[in-house]
Amino acid sequence: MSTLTIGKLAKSCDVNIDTVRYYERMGLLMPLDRTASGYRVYDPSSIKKLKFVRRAQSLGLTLEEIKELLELHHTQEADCADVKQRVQDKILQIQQRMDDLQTMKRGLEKLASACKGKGTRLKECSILEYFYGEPS
Amino acid sequence: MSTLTIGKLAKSCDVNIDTVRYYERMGLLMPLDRTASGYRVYDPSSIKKLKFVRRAQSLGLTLEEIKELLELHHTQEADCADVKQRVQDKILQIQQRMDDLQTMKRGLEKLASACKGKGTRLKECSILEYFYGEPS
DNA sequence: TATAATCCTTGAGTATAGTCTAGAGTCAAG
DNA sequence: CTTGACTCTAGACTATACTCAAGGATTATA
Repeated sequence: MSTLTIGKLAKSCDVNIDTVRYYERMGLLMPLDRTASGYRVYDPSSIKKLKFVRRAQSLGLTLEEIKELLELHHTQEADCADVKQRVQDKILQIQQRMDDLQTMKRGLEKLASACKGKGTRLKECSILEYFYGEPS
Repeated sequence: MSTLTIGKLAKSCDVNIDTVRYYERMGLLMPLDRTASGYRVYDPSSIKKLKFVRRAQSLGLTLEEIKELLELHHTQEADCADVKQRVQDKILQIQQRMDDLQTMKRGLEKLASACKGKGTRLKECSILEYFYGEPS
């Protein structure tokens, strides 16, 4: 199986090389191994993981939360029920975020439909009126 | 119409008073006025705005992005078409976030359904396998 | 009318998430 | 076998988003 240097990994995910080292310090992305001279060695699954980290960050998750997500896995049957519980908690959190985004999107859609284009005269309004209901 | 001091505003939104002043410095939440002695005066709509800021932050938006959202409004008909365009751009961004969250949620749901509870023996797996497809 | 609570400003300190630099070692191509 | 690209560590620096402290003024309450 092929391996990667830190530079190749960073480049393939369009991430700063120091950021990869930083994630390692934070416990998110450990290299598979080190060469005799101390170079980090990664396997291709690190690309998947690194991309996951970036994607999750863009969704507003902190590195701490992402670390928790990545640690949700089972290595033995003993903690399977426990993993399931934590996964379900995460699902609820994510659903909550989606609901909030949906509310915000609806507010924006109402704002957009109030924009009739050039020539329309509207009283001052903003997303807030549409987000929270009655215009103030 | 009733007004609020900064302390009341902060408390009603469960936000640190210094955070409210910080948002003002960042141009997000300006007081309606100042008293003769320099105290900030807010009207009740500031509560709405401040809560919106916190909610948007929890969705991963930066203060800069939130500021842009709050500035999406029309005061004159002249820029109505322009506002509409920017609102529609924001809607697309939000939809993208929702789609990513949906993908993540589905990954977690598959992970949860692989957890049969105590007594199940599974090979090592994590959200990554479910998030990106084929288990590695 | 004390005195406690609240407000003001300025400026420093903290946490998170990087990003960059310096100085030195390692690896790959010509 | 050198030269350039790459890697290492340690530590300093940056941006964002707060949070706190100091020192002083103002306002509300017992």
